[in-house]
Amino acid sequence: MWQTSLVSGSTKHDAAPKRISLKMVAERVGLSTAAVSRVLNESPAAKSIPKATQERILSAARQLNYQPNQLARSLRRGRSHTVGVLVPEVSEGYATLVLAGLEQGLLQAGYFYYLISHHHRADLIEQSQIMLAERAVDGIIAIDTALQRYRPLPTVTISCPDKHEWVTNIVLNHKRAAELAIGHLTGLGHRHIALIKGQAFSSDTEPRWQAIQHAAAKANLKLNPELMAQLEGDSPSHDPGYFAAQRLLASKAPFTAIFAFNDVSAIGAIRAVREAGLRVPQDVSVVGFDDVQSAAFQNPALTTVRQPLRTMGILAAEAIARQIASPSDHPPSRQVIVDPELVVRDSTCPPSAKKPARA
Amino acid sequence: MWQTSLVSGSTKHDAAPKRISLKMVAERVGLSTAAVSRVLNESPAAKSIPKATQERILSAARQLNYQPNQLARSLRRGRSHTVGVLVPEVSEGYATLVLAGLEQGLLQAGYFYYLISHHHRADLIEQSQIMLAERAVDGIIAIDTALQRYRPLPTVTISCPDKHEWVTNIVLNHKRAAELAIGHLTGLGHRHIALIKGQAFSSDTEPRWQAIQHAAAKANLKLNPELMAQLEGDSPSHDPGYFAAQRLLASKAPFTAIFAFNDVSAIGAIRAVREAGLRVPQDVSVVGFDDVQSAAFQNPALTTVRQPLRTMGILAAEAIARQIASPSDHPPSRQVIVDPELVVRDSTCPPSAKKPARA
DNA sequence: ACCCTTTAGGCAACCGTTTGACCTGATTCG
DNA sequence: CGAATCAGGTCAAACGGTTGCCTAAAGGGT
Repeated sequence: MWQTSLVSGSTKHDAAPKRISLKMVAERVGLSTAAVSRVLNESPAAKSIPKATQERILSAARQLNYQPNQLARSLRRGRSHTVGVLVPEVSEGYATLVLAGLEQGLLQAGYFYYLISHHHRADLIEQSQIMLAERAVDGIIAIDTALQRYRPLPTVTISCPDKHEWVTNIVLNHKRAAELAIGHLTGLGHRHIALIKGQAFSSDTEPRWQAIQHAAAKANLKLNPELMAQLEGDSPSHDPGYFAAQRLLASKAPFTAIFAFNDVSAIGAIRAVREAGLRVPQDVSVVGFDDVQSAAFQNPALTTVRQPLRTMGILAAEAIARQIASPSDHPPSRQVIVDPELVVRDSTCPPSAKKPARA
Repeated sequence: MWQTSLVSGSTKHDAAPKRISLKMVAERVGLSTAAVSRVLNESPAAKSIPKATQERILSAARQLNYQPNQLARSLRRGRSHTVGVLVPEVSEGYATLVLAGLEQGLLQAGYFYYLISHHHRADLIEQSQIMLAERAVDGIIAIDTALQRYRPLPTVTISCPDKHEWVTNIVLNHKRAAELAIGHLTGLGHRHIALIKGQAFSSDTEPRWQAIQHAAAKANLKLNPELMAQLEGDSPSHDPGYFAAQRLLASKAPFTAIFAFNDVSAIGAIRAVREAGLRVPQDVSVVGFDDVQSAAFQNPALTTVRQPLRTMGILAAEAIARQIASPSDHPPSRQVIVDPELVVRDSTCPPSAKKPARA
């Protein structure tokens, strides 16, 4: 395989591996560090330096394999070209796709990022914000995070509905999302819809909930309080959805459909439904939320409300780059609203003629 | 969508948000920065400073909300307490769990990390290594990555089987893994086992493949070259597994089981099998690899060879911290071998009495 | 010949911390 | 009594770049 091609990569660690500094390059060409710096940075002040000299400098830098120390540069320039990314945790599902988009956008904009998971612990969030500030990040991107203190740092949030000044928030059109899901289910004929609500710490929980109530009212559907289960525990796994569905099944109220808070919990719920001897979708339809990577490959393939997660990540990256570039001329507070999309697959169908499922 | 507000004329720079520096604290208490620095760092040289003065300093720092500039500190100390993490991409499955472990371990060791996805592109890998070096990371952790050049930087790799000097490699016991899977399937009575091989760029592909051949020979099982499909394309999604299985089904050779390269491709394969009108596991058993978060929640729940991914991440973090702490006294090259574990769920069963499946 | 502009760079002050070396006055030891 | 030690700090040189200002010489116009 590739072992052949890599043989040349061997290094000798005997030679003192002193890093090459600007000064050494300057000495090599017999000029001042100032001149070298200007040339290497293609600073406008280098205009007056003849091409020949510039060549000498560049080739010396190349020969010595000079790599500028970005710490020093950041210190002097007051820009680190680094942002901090706060995320509840890195786990399958929501965060994965947003991060993929963020990464793409940040790379393009020339930023590195520190990734920090806070598991929704307020103390960790605050700690992280402080440490990021100490490390002189140029900005912060927070995903589903209840930020603790707003330093005068450019900030972009994703799915953090609390408005704050000087923060750009990227948020889903919850109203429309709820209407899509509720509309789909009622359109199929479902009247007994169970709901799995998000954990209290999740920023989307409350707005989503409001939107669902609104959409239900609009669809002339009344929600049965017994048909509501909330995700519990902070595990990012499928368990909370599984247990929530079990609680629903254990309640007395009959239902023919479940609208879950996200795909991960929907998948957990499907397992619980099936273990109760019911079929999905014939006995119970299930609608997820997010459209995570594996949603299409579930069995049955998951009907879900897609959030443009990857796009949201890219938008956030672009927004933070813009904010950093011109800290003053962005409006004090902004919402960027993105639209959901219903993806109908195989986990929903009209309710069966028989009487609704129950435990 | 991106309209900028015109009302932003009131750009108020009034509240000069000047960061507090050591010097300002020093001025506040009428001492030198040296004294303040030593006290705040609890340096041994601060021993000779009376408690009362120390208190004055500490309280001034607290009052001013002093936050040391880590850039400056790193520059001076030559330690950035940052490592670079190279990963093919952040996507559901393998990387997610390793990253979770890494994060936990690194946080504990007091390190921040830059996360970079390289999508297996050699140029991006090299670029990234250079940029990380420029940012003065203390070490590099590479996951399933073909590193391009080995700078004299502490390095830990996960699942990168090329041995290199001065690199600690954390790797699965592939031999045992293959034996577990092959043993399980042959134990159930399968003799016609199809294989889905990993992409060529994936570091685990080759060793895994060797191990499987070895295990097959040991189990007195001969592998049919027609029953081999390789994952194609660099998409981290389920598609490659899906298409690979389709190719298997299209071949003439009958089989009763599939051993997939990883869970994600196994899930894709299951869909293809099912679309071909066959049942899993009754007609075709499927064994995955990794035991990713959602494996247990597939339908059917996936039988798989578990890699202790989270643990591998933690081990890597500990190893890099150790290497950074004492660059000299670790062995030139080390392997840390972790053991797999077979997790039997519902996607495997004895082959049916009928003749083996074919397309 | 004089003045002005361009060319070609150098000087040194930063950025914010850390740290080895030093300094001063008081006390202790021999 | 002189030397050594100690308390309680200070000074300034790093770390590695960047950048505003300066200078000296050469060219160019009148």
